[in-house]
Amino acid sequence: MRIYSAEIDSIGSQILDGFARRGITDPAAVEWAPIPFSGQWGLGTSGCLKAAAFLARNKKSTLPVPQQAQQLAEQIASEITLPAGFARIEAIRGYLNISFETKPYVEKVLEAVLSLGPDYGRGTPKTETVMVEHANPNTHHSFHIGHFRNVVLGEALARLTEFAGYKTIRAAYPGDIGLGVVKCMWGYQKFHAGKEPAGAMERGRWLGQIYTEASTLLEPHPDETEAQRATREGYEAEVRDLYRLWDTGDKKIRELWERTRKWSLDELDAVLQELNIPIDVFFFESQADELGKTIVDELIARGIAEDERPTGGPVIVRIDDKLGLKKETYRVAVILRSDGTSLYLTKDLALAKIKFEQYHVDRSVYVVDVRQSLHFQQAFQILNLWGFPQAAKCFHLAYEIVTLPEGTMSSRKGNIVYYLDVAEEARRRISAIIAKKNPNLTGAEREATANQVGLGAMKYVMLAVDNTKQIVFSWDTALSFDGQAAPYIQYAHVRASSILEKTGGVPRAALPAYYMHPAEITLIDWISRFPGEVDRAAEEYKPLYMANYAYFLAKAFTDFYRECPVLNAEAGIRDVRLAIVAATRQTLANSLQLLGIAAPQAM
RNA sequence: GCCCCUGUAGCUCAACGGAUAGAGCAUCGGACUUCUAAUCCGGUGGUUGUGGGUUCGAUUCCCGCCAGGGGCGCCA
Repeated sequence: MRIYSAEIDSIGSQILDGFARRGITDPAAVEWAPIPFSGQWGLGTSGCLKAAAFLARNKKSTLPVPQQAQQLAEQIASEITLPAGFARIEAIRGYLNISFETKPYVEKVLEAVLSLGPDYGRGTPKTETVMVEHANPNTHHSFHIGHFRNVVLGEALARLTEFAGYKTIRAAYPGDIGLGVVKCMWGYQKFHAGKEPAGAMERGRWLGQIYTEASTLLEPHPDETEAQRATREGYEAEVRDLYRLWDTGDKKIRELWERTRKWSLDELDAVLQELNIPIDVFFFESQADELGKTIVDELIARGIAEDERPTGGPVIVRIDDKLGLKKETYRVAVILRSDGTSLYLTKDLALAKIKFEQYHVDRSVYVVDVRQSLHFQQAFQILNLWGFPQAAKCFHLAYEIVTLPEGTMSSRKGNIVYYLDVAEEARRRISAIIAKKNPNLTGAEREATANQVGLGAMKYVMLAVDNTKQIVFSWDTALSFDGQAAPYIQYAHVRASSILEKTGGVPRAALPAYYMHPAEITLIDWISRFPGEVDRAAEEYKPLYMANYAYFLAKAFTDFYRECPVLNAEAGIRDVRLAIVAATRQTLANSLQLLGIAAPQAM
């Protein structure tokens, strides 16, 4: 996919031959990186520095390493036969830099982008299947800004692995049962039975508020009176009864559960649809329950798990012991309660088995917040002990949580920033900006654009910081529209589209010989890096790389846009620049697509 | 006690072990008769928490320490 990859490989092996003739066996491969100075046109390698270090280590050179590297680089440069398309090879400060011939290189890059279009950057098909599990909010809670980070990150990752060539399955795993769910049902039944607001979003939100209300009533207060305590304990007993009824499959309670559960799932559907995030398969805790229990029996039978139920304990796995670790690392995992009911871990083991055996997943990625790190480490280690080779390719993409300036959000406490509120505010603010900047856009057109830009900005905020970093929510940072933000990238796409609209198509003429502006060279350089960035982001599960790339590409285009007139350029140059604009527009569109951010035509 | 993450400009963050650590925000000063100024140009701003180590080369890898956050047998 990389331009000139065969030629670059050939130069690389010539360099290695040069090393071999001098008895240098390290480095064993040549790695190329962009030369970090604008105006330079090509790639550089630090291989000679490594080679010189090798000579020094083996007492085959007495020169200081940088000096030896420079000498070696000069010698090897003189020995290389450059393939067609390369202008020169030179030794600079111990680095070996190769430069492309401008004309054929530019033609190759532009031709690749324009002929492949939406497929520019797509990786060769891989044999492995990746499953990305995300979208795992609990039901009976409303979708908040933390869940937003989860699904935005998960979807961007899925798009990246899919585009990089992996068969990709998007999975959702909402928590549909547990104490929190039962509390909410209790609150509904006791205080709001029979009520039901219209509209999926409104109903989901309302249900979330009932959960908060119920939690508050069930929360002990330090200064509560005797009467208050009695009331609360009465409530607690009712909740326990309700859970027991659910567990025994009580028809009425199951019906209530199904109905309220659906409200939350409808809300989730509505949100995912608005965000353009498709899900291939929904897993539910309830469906993994039974299989989980048989797995526990199997793990006991195979001596991996220990059954402490005879002495009143649970079923456990002493992971550190089984792995022969002296320091406590993975600790003891409880995989079944003493009363025989299943736990989160029980179900995740079952789910992993389903993923491996029914969906033939080779790489299983879990996009779940960082607080569950130990849970996943334990799960993966148990899968490993159990004998699943896929355990080595299970990956917990642990992202840090979204907090408020005053601390953690909590459904229980009700200090939640809801996705819907932020999205509406984003659309409102963007709509006002459009009214000012582009009065030509009106009605449905303005609404659609406000939606694309508003949601795009929100998504970019989540994608442009590393998953290991906390995001402190504030309205101003969450709705940042200036500088390194989605609207900047979208704006570059709009500018490029606008130029193309004013012409009758993009000519694919041969490149005339003209002095290219540094802004043109830098821009084409960024365009050419796209396939490599796709690959890197997918392999390392880092949507951040693509978010950064998209910004730098947009920035390079903005520089070009300022420095290089297109429509008013003289005929030959105009055609080339139109092709550059078209290639940029396409690459920006592809980048935004991978981030799940819309690329508007006007704004 | 043990495990994980974070610490880079006033603030929020980037930076495949490489060449001169970059952006945005904020701040100060400029640019719209121009392919849309949601933009651009310039200035200010750094002992990369700290002390060692490995390396030709460390923000990046290893060890210690400091500070903050998260987690640790029957919640999810």
